[in-house]
Amino acid sequence: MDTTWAHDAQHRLRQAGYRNGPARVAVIDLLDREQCCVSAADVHESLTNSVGLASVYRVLESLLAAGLVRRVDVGDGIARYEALRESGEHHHHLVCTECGKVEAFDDPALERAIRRVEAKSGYAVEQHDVVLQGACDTCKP
Amino acid sequence: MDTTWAHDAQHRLRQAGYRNGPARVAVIDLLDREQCCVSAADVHESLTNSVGLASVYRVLESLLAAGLVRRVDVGDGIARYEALRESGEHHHHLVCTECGKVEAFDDPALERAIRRVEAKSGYAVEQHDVVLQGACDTCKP
DNA sequence: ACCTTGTCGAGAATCGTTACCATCTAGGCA
DNA sequence: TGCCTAGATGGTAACGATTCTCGACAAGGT
Repeated sequence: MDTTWAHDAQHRLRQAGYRNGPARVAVIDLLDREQCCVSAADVHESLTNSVGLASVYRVLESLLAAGLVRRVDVGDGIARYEALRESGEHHHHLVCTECGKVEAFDDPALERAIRRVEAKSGYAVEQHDVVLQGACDTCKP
Repeated sequence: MDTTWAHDAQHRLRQAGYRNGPARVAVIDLLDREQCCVSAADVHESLTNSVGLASVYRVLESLLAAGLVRRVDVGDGIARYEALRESGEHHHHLVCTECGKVEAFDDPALERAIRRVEAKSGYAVEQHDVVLQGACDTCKP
């Protein structure tokens, strides 16, 4: 349930008609190593001189289309991505309005409440996001 | 609690040292008439030839700083804004991944669950957002 | 090994948003 | 009322994130 995500992602993309070039492998490996969300610029910076920025966006887009990755937008105009692992568990984000730090949290009761809303909504909900914004512990006055 | 928001907003901004020019009044009036979130482009389009795009952004920013308006980001890279009314009630958003439609919903149980998470978080949470994404009733296969 | 077709990366283009600047005006004051 | 000045206005340029373009390249089936 750790390094298997990278293999699984490559496999699923190949089945979807994609090939596995070096850029795709590098981006998938990096995402597998990360535990929380990273921006396209983060990925590009981590892979400097080996993967072009355009390729980073391309790979992220194909992973998104295949449902292997989740796009998280915390309101600062930068899209972040994180691996969507088999286990089904996922977390949400706390954003500090002062220093911009992004932290993860999860809460089973919150998930249950959201699932009830989804059922009532009439939508075929594929994804949900919760973002809490405020001053973090160290930035509080 | 309906058209009073516009008056209240103008009053609060004047107290904060702002003046009431025609652009500010026009944008505030428009936001008061809307019940859900609108983008800066929406506002500018509705006020064509009367308010410049730069002024729309400026007014929205001052309203945001004064806590009179809420910024909503549903993940399509476009910031939307909606009036933050006295009543304190607020809603969240359902986004159709097919047609891009944005709908509002509210759910007291969800609010309670979120408030419990906020209390546990250690953050001084000022705002929270929930976005559900999926195919809407008419876009479902 | 060959050939087709998807992939690669660099730079150009696009889009939403913000900064700049010259002009105009709200609103306090005489 | 008319003057005056700090703030407001709106067109345009600048900016950063993302997407498009395109010629060169290589994966992988044959």
